[in-house]
Amino acid sequence: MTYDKAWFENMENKIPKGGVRTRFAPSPTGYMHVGGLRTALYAYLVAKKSGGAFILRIEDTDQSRFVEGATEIIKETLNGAGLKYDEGPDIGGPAAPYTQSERRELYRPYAELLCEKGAAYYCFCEHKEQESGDESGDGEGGNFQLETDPCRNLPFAGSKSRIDAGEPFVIRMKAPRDGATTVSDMVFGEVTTQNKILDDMVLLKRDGMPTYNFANVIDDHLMGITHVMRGSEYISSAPKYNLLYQAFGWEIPAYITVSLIMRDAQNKLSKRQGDPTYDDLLSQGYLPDAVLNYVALLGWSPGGEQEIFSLSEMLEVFDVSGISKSPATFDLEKLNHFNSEYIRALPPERFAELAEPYIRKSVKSGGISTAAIAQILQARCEKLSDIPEKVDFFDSLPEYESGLYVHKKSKTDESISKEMLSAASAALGALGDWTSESIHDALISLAEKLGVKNATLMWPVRIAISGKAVTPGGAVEICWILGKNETLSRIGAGIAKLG
RNA sequence: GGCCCGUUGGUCAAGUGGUUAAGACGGCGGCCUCUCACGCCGCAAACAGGAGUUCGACUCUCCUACGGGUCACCA
Repeated sequence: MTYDKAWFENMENKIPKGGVRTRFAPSPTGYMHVGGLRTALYAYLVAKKSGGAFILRIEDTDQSRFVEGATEIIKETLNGAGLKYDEGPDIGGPAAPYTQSERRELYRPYAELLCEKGAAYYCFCEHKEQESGDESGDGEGGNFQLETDPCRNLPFAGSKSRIDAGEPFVIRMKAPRDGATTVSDMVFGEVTTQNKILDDMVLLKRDGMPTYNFANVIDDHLMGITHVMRGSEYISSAPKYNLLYQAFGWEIPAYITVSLIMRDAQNKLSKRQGDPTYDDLLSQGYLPDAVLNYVALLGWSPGGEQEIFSLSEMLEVFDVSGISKSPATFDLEKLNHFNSEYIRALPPERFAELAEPYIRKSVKSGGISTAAIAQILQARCEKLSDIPEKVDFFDSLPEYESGLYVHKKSKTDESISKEMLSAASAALGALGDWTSESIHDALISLAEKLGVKNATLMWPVRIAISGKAVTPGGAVEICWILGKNETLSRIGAGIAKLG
């Protein structure tokens, strides 16, 4: 491949210009980290806040990591979370293609351009496959030694002929040995690094594919990205990116580096350690909006006291200055809280829709209205997945101990309960209309007539019809949902048990 | 280990030299009440440590400790 000035000029001319452009650039691993979702959200907010463009780019330069269907998961996540991208693999755009493997032929010319400029070089050193084998410490994957590397100062022309002869090579950046590089980051401020500690990172791999770091710089530039957000694991690479931009003579984008999300003080959130991914959370019955809202607040604070934000409200208040440098620990308890807030805020019909499949996991009987059950559930669950266990008594009365009828606060014991059940059975049996109002009125007036507090009557009835000490909803609602026949039959069984 | 970054209650966090150091989750107690939940009221709980600078430090500087990140032909 030869250096062609016109080709580069053409590439430059195609770069989209004007306005803020941000990108979410995940690698297709087959799942979405909550940290990734947060990065995507921030990138979206930064772009949309100023009417700019939000771009999805797939970073699949590691062919060995290809996961079937992984890009679909990413697209679905973004769409499901409401983070609509303006340009991306499936919808195209001015900087297409948006999948790095489809851009592979773009990277080599740029790497070679750097070689010609003397900012990079061909390296023919043997390399050892890097595999997990030895973990910590000084294993070293490869025999590259910057200080003694024979390729670093190879004359350009000589290298060329070796390549033409078919010798395998990589292209490495030639990091300066003196001076310092200062990176300016909107979150971390100015960070200066001594160039001598920088290594000659590989730009183009032996297979001709670019490394993540190189592809990132090329694509961010070619796609006209103005604000680059990424996790703090990349901050130590930032000086190398700057050096690359400088070598090309390109403008350096604004960096917005966000800190990590931790599982606890010493470990970051990781799927491998069993921490839930975004997809896991959804399948556990968390609502996308709730997760998004919670995650937004991990490492970012709007400043005020409001915590519940819709996406459009976030757009109003979001500001990079509220992003924190220190890592945040992911707290499921707090997510639970957000989720229950969101569940309670749902229109009842919508909640019924979402709850239905979970209710059906334990309530198979067709005669029972899942909408009615949903009604008593809405204020009582943190996540959808805790529904089945709460409503398992509707289908059939569970086995229970008569000891459940003893409840001090309600002033009942087994013998009082038996009396109450008999009275309730008669009163309910006489009822014509079976509505929650009629049931309610019947039982309340019965308690009054008997001269007992409501609880003394309600407790045994609820126990008899549910067989559980704790139920969603009270005696009245459960009677109503169960229907007259089933209610009377369960109360009868209760009386028999106490007999 | 080198380099970089961080450190306010258990957790998320506000705070930007002078505050009774917010608020939320969780915890605890209470109210409401036909159980539970919701809702409401209240309580406990924090500036990592040490030197400076200053009339005055959570806020500025330095050191220490602890934690994290990074040092791949992975991203």
